[in-house]
Amino acid sequence: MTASNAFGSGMVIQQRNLVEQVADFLTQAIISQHYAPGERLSEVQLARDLGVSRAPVREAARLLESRGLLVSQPRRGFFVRALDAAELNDVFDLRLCLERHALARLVENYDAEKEQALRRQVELMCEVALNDSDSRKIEEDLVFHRMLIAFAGNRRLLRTFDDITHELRLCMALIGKTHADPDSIATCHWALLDALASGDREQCREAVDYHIGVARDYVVQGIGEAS
Amino acid sequence: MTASNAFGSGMVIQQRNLVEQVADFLTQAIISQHYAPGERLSEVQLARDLGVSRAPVREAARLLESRGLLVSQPRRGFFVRALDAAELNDVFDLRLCLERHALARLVENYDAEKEQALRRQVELMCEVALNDSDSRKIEEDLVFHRMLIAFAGNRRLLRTFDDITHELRLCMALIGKTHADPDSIATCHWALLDALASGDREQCREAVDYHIGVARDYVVQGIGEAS
DNA sequence: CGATTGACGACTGTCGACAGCTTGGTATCG
DNA sequence: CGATACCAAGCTGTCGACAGTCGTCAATCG
Repeated sequence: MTASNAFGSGMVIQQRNLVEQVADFLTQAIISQHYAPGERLSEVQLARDLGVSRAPVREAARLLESRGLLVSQPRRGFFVRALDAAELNDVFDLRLCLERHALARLVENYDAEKEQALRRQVELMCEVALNDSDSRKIEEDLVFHRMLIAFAGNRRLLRTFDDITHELRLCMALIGKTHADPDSIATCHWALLDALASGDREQCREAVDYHIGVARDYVVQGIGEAS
Repeated sequence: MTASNAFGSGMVIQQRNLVEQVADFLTQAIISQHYAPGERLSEVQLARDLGVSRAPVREAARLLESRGLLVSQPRRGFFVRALDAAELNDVFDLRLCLERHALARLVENYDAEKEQALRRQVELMCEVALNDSDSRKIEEDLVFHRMLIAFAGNRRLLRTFDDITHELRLCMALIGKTHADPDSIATCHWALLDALASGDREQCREAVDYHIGVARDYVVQGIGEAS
C-alpha cells in the first residue's frame, strides 16, 4: 500500500510501530479465517515469519487480547478466540445496550448536518452492497453504526463500541455471508433515520431493538449452522 | 494474604507473573496518588526501582493503558491518566447505560437467592462505612454494583463494567472523601433492591437513574473542586 | 495391556544490550 | 538580547539470548 504526500508519490513514511503492523497483520489473518478459531499461535514462529523479533509480536498479541480477538493462557501462549453462541449473544446484547443509549442521547441534539451525513453513509452502503466484497460491506455497516455512536457525543461510549466492533468483525466474518440485498439494507437503516428524525425517543428505541435484534438473530443462526 | 490447603496453612505457591505484580504495584501507586495525574513514568527507572527488567514493566504498563489508568505517546512513554470533568461525565454516562441494562435484565429473573446476597452486601457496606478506610468503602460499593451486573447474566457486559471500574476507582480516589454516612448508604441502595423486588421495570430504571446520577454529581463536583 | 514415569523438544517469561528518537540545555549568530 | 542551531543525556523501540516450564512421546513397571 503506497500513499501520496507533500513530497511526491510513493514516498511512504515507514515509521509506524512494528507493533501496529503486526497487530494489523494478525487481525487480518484472524478475520480472514487464515487461523482457525482456537488455534494456537507461536510467538517464535510468528516472529520468524514476519521477520521481526518476539517483542513486537508479543505486544501486538496482548493488544489483540484486549480487543477480544485472542485469549492467552499463562505459560501456554495465545489462542485465536473461539466465540460460541452464548458469547455472541452477550456481545449483541451489549451492543443493543450501547446503541439504545446512543440514540436516546442523539435524538436530543439531532440536526440536519448529522442527518445528512448518516443518509450519505446509507447511500454508500447501498452502492457497496451491489459491487464490493463482503468485508467491505461489513466495514461500511460498522461505519454507519459508529457514526451513530459518535454523534451521541460520549467518547467513552464510542471506545467501548470500538472494542466490541472487533468481536463483531470476527463473528461476522465467521459466518461468511452477508445480506447483500441493497433494498433491505436501505429500508432497514432508513427506519432508524426516520425514527431519529421523528424525535420520538420511544420510536428510536423500537427501531434500534428491531435493527440489532435482526442482526443478532442472523449472526447467531449463522454460528449455529457453522459449528 | 495467605491461604490454607491440603498441606496445611500458609503454604502459598508464589508463582504469579512479574507482570501482574508490577501491574498491581502500579495500580496501587496511581490510585493512592503516589504519582500525580499527567506524570510521566520511566520504564527504566521503574524497572530499577522494582528490581526487574523493562519487559514486565512495559507489559504491565500496556495492561494499565488498556484499563484506562495510563496513556501512552509513541516514543515518549507512559503518562498517568488525567481525567477531566467531561471524561468523568462520559464514564458515568456509560455506567448508567450499563446498569440500566443490567437491571432491566436482572428484574426478569430475580429470585430470593440473589436478593439475599445483595442484601447481605448492603449490610456489609453499612458496617464498613462505620469502621474502615475510604478505599475499603469504595471497594465494597463496587462489589455491590458488580453483583448487580453479574446477576444480569451477560459476561461481556460484566467485562465492560470491570473496565470502567478501574477508571471509577481512579477518580473516586482522586476526590478523596466518600459519603461515610451508613444511613444514606443503606437507604440509597435499598431503594434499588426495593425496585428490583417490585418487579417493575420502570421503577428499576428510575432507581438506577437516581442512584448513578447522585454518584456522578458527587464525583464531578469533587473533581471541579480538586482542579 | 494400561498406567506411570522420565526425558526430549518447544515455548514462554524474563533479561541485558544497542540504535534511533526526543528533550532540555548550551553555544552561536544576527 | 532574542532566536536559531547544535549537542549531550536519557529514553523508547527492538533485538537476541537464557532459564524454567509445559506438552509429548517413548520406555518402564504393575
